Amino acid sequence: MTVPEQPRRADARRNVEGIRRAALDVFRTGGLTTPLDEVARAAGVSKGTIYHRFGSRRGLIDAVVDDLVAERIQGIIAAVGELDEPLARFEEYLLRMFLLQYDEPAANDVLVRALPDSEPLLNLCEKAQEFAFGLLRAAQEAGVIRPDLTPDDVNHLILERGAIVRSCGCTQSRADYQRRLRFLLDGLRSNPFPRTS
Amino acid sequence: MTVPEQPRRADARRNVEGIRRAALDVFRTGGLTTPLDEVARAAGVSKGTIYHRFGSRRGLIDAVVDDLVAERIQGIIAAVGELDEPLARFEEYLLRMFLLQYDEPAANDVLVRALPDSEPLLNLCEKAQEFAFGLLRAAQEAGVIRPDLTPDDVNHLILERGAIVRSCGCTQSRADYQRRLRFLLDGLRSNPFPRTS
DNA sequence: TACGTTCTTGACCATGGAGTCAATCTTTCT
DNA sequence: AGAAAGATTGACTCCATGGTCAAGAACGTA
Repeated sequence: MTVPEQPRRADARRNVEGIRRAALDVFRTGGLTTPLDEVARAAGVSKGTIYHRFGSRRGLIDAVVDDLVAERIQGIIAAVGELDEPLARFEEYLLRMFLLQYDEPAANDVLVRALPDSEPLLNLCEKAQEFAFGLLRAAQEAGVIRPDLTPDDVNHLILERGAIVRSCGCTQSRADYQRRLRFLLDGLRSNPFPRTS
Repeated sequence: MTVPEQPRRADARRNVEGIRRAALDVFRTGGLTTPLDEVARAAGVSKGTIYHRFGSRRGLIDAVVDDLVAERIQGIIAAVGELDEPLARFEEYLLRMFLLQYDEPAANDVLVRALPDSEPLLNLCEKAQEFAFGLLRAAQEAGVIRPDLTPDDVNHLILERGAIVRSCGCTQSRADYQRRLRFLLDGLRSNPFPRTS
């Protein structure tokens, strides 16, 4: 009952849609931990209705997370798939992930798992994770990424970035944020490999 | 009256000392934002007494921050002062700062300024900051640190580290944490400069 | 020892957010 | 239209934290 299937009455169906839309909007700008009262206000509905329709915060998240994040992450995977060079593939993946974290607090919350675990969420994360591990191995086999970087380290990089964006996100411009990402990425390359800058 | 000078009665003096000691202990392990109730419990007094004696959380922080952090930071500055090479000086400073942030949540809170500003605190931060800027310039003039790294970037590195430690500190061992710092520091070096690893 | 002064206490207020539910309103079916 | 099932409401509870204050306890001095 987390995702309500066809409520019987017209007003209920209307509200479910309105709440979904409002949640999309509010979560998009404020992250998935935004107070539900705000979602309720944005939807023109009382908080109780949300709990009635979606059961809990997590139910609501499950109902919108796909629209919110899935296609962004799949977009990243697709974009990286276009590239050929192992180094470019690995770096592009991380760069785009980091930028996604900056751009969408909600996506960040998903990646950081700072919320009640839900199935579609976990699937998404694991899929992205496996993809990243593949990129890492390829880049290391090509000798362009330092061999002492582990898959676990890559996960940590994402988590750390999440923490950073949460607390220092608003204090730096996107341009500065992106420029600083270069420092980080350069530190992951193999020793003698030349840099972009 | 933030730092009570000689309360008149013996029990008051005793309590001030007890509270200071308890705060030192509690803040040390939990950071400067730990609920004052905990400090009160540790000191065996009631919360009201703390407010009475120190006026506010900030008053209490002012009264202990020196013992808590000052000598650690001064120790870092001193240790770095022993070194000769510009690269080693700059990297040692950052490394020690980052480790201090890991080891002492309270020190981290100070560096991140995640609390009511207080005078001794600000002095300390600015002193360390100026010192760091000097190290950066020297290292850049020697050509060992990338020239596009700005003083502002260095500040950000500290702030970001603070956010990381706050939220992912407990999920990684100190050894892993330190190993990963290497990635970061390597990314700050000048292009053709060889790495340690 | 007794009294005035200084201290301490813990119950109290306020804030802000999660989550619940009985009462009330709305839809829909006949 | 009327009634039953379904839906909404908003006031309520609960929890955690920061901070206050009147009343009573402890000190120390005469």
